[in-house]
Amino acid sequence: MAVLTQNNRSFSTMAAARAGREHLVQQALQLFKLHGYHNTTMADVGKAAGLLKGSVYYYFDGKEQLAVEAMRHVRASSSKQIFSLAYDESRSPRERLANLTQAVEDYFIDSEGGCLMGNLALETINTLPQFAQLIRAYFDEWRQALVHLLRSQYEQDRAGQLAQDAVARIEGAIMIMRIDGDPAVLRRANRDIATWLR
Amino acid sequence: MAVLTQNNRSFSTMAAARAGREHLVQQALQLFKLHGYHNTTMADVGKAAGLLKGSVYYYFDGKEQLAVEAMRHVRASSSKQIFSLAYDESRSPRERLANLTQAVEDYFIDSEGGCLMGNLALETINTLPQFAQLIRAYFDEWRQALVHLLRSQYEQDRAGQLAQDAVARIEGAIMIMRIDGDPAVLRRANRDIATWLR
Amino acid sequence: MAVLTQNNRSFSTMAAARAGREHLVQQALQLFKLHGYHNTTMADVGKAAGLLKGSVYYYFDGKEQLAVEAMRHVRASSSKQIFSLAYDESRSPRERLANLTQAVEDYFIDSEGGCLMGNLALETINTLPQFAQLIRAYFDEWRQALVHLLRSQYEQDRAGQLAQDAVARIEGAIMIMRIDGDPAVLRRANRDIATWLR
Amino acid sequence: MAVLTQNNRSFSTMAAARAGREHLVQQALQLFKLHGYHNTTMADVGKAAGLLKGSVYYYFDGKEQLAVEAMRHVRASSSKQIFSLAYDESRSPRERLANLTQAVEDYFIDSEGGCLMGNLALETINTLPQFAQLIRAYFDEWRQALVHLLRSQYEQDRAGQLAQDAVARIEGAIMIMRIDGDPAVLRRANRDIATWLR
DNA sequence: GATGAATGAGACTTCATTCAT
DNA sequence: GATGAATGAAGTCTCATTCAT
Repeated sequence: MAVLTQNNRSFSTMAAARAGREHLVQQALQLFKLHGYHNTTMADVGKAAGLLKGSVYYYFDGKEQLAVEAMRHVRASSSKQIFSLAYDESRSPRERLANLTQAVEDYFIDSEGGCLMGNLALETINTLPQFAQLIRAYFDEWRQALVHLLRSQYEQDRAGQLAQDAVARIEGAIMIMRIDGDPAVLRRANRDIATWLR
Repeated sequence: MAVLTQNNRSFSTMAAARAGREHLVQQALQLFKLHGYHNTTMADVGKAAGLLKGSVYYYFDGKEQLAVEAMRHVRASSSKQIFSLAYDESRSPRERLANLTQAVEDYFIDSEGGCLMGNLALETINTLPQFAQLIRAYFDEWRQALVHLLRSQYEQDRAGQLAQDAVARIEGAIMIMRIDGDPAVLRRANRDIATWLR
Repeated sequence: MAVLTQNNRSFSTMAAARAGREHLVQQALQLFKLHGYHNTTMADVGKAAGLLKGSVYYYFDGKEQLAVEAMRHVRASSSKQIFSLAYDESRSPRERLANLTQAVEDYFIDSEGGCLMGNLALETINTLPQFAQLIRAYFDEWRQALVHLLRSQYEQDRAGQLAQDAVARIEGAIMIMRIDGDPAVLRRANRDIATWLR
Repeated sequence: MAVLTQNNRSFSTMAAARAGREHLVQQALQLFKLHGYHNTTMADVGKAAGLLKGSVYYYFDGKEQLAVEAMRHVRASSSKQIFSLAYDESRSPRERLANLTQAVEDYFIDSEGGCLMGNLALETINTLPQFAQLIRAYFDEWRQALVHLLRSQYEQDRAGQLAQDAVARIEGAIMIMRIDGDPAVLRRANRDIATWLR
């Protein structure tokens, strides 16, 4: 009945497995974001996904891999939902920048725990260099999306600086927002950035 | 030889004791900043100070207290070296702002590990609420120093917003600086902020 | 082969699990009784059960819980093997009292380490009040069993006093027996008590 | 001025030292009785005597010696205040027994923590055999005092049994008194024993 | 006499990981 | 797929003890 693949697992099984895996990644993502990498246990992740600690190892080699996949997940969804808006050639750069900043705002204002990438960056950059490249790639992609837009009005170097500044401002705003519990800083940052294109 | 004080401890002993405690706080500060709170062990702190792990407990009740004292240390030294510059009434607000941003830049550019307060904020704000008030107090003091200056030119509300934005920009810049290893973002942020007073 | 239950655990697995837990409780009981609460380590308990110290925490939240379960075990087995004899309505109160005292004697004479409840009482009553209620409940149940019998011949108050005295005598006798290594005191105490009903 | 002894310490110094030592023994006695041997720290003892932990080692070789001296102190004061009453040849045995039981009652009813010897017996008899002989000697002396009185009316063996039973009853009563917080059991035990001589 | 400082063993506990079932 | 069981390393913390001053 079920079509078997070369791995001797049926499609439906694979789908379930993929769902289980994906679910775990999402729970891990939330937990790492909220409680940090070192303060999140495999048991926490399993429990959040309705599994026991040992079961997590069916899907993942270990905690590091789980974090890596959580970061990949964040990057993929950010690419798709946010950064891609920079390349929507049907709209003006200014419009696209407005959309992008709005998307950033929506994404982070409701994100309990702030920005996974920023959090993990500060927590692990000196001790888990394996994570650094993923973190850098994420911020690079974000920056490049902004550069792509800012180039319509600024020369390359300046566009690069502004993009970098924009990312920094937003990450800083997210930090302050978490500390103060007030999203106004983040809103102002995005509003400002949106004005950088006339 | 040793001059005895009313506490029956010689100056040299007191100095040594204070030095031992103070030394530990400084080592802990560095380690928490570089490796994070959960990824720094009491043994690490002891070793960095030339002691065994058990000896750290002679000076501190536990790891939390050590972190609290590290945060207090950061606050005290920032107050004295940085925030106080905002209240040097012998200079113009603009000059003072320039001094303050320069001090911030000097302080953080050479600070391996970035900003202890920011790092601990992101790592612990959802799990160690005891730390939150110290973190908030630190950023408040920073903000107030900036407000004090910006009030010379802006109305209260706007000054408050700008101060908040300045802090956020700098913290964000520190994060990006750590990730990219390039202090330019932090320099630009400070330069920008310095222009907010004419 | 293994019959699965609704909990998706085979009988043999369940039995093993229960056995593991139960085994630990019994080892802990012996060790607490012999060496005291504070002088028994989790490593001791684990080793006695053929496990490593960390494994004990798979079954129990901590040392206190282990002690609580050991006390519950003692209470349950005493209820079943000893105190219940007081309520065997097929025999005369006098016969039942004889049976009960005999059971007490058998139980404690071969019990290396004496009476867990009495030992823990003296060791922890001023420092671990969590244990006190379990200890009191144990002695209450014992006393009530005796009251139930003594009421056949004594009025309520006197029965209560005698029951209390009986328990005290036996606990005192167990103490002296441990110190002197001679079970005669305990035998005499039980013999005396058995004569309280004609 | 101060007369020096061969130890190069003046009499007044020796007196102070002896006072310091004695004070420590008394504090240790209280703490061991209340909290048990393993649950009393050298720091606790020092603090109770107004000293720091390290200073206790000026007077004692270690914790065991402190316990030994506490036990010796209990024995000495019991000998003098209680057991000696059995040998007051100016009174009848019956009177002496009454006095002795009354002294026992007074001694233990106000003694927070019960009986040091009984407590230490149950806590350490299987793990610190060094203590056992002191504990046995204490109970032996008590028993012998009783035997001395009971011999006026009972033959040697019976007197020995009764003495043993009396000690056991009182120790059991002290235990129950601590658990229940009601001194009535101890009072009844002593009253009963006092009737053993006509 | 007394203290501050340090030690090191060992306690309780957590946790990532493994593995048979 | 998932679990229960077990591990062992490591982490926080305690404490008896030592010793220079």
